[in-house]
Amino acid sequence: MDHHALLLLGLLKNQAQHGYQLNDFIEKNLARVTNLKKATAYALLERLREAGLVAVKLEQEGNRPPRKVYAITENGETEFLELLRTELSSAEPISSPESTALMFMTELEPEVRTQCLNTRLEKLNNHIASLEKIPTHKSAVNFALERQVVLLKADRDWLMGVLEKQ
Amino acid sequence: MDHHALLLLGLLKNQAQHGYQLNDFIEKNLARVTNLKKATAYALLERLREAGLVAVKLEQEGNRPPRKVYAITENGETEFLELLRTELSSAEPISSPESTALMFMTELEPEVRTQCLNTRLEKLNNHIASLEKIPTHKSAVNFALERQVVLLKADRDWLMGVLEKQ
DNA sequence: ACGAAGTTAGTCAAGTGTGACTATTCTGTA
DNA sequence: TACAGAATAGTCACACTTGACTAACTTCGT
Repeated sequence: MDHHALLLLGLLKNQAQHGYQLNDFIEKNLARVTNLKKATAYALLERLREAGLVAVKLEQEGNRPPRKVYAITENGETEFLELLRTELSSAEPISSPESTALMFMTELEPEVRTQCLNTRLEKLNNHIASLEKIPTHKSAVNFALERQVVLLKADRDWLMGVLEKQ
Repeated sequence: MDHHALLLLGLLKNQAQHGYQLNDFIEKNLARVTNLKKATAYALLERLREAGLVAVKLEQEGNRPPRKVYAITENGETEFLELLRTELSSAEPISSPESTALMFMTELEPEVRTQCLNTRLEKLNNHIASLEKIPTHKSAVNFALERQVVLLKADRDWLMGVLEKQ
């Protein structure tokens, strides 16, 4: 949850926004580096409000239904910096979902296994290609994207090694 | 959830076990490649039972309170293989928690940032060292461990690059 | 001028995950 | 032999996440 809070606080630190704007930005620009979903974001914004880290203002524009504009509070800024330092200093073991399957790989018959791994290889390559196509972003989002590419390539290279050795 | 189910089914496929055995094995041997927690495992075992993928038998040993022994069913074996093929073919974007912090790195003052990143670097190195110390396991768990090391090293090398460029 | 499709802005029920807790039995040692 | 601590075997309340849904308004093609 912490990294989700960090993301929302970070985005709000630059500029107060309403929920839709936030979610739209995340979906369109950050989908590759975060997995924060819309419903999760709304729920979390409410929790952040309860905790006094963001303030909500109702805003009416034209005939549209009123919407909630979220702004970071002073406590929110403090918390943001603290979270940022903590998360930036941390090093959690990298992802597990895929590792589980690898542990049982040998239970599949060789041809099936090879086929699965080749599918995986293809997907990895597609991911990498699509990330490298993204124009260099102005902001520090780059760091996250660059790291993604590095990790994906390492994963791919390792996978190719495994495939060769069979 | 799928990869958690895969793990439990995979372990039960080799041998019927009671909850404590499963959790003990996971904690002691697989903590580095999975994040499945005890309470989660028990909850999931119950769901798997409801779904008919595992069967439960009560077993009494000596004076001890009876314990539940879980065994994989035929449906469970089928599901295991299907899950295995699916997960082995998939390639999800790698972990996000850490990426979020990287996106906002530049909001910290340079010295603080450098210090955080150095802390992170140290932790990464410790992780790597502790993984490399593990004696080569007999089973395919190796694949998962090996991949972890590869990814952690890629992460570390990238981080060192970032630190140098500052 | 009007219906379809898209945009805006959410909500909600149901599924998942886990830290903290409980309770019994064994085991070594003083 | 008695008691502290470890091992055994879970349970539970709570928090988090999300797919599916709602509903008002706008725009655009015909």
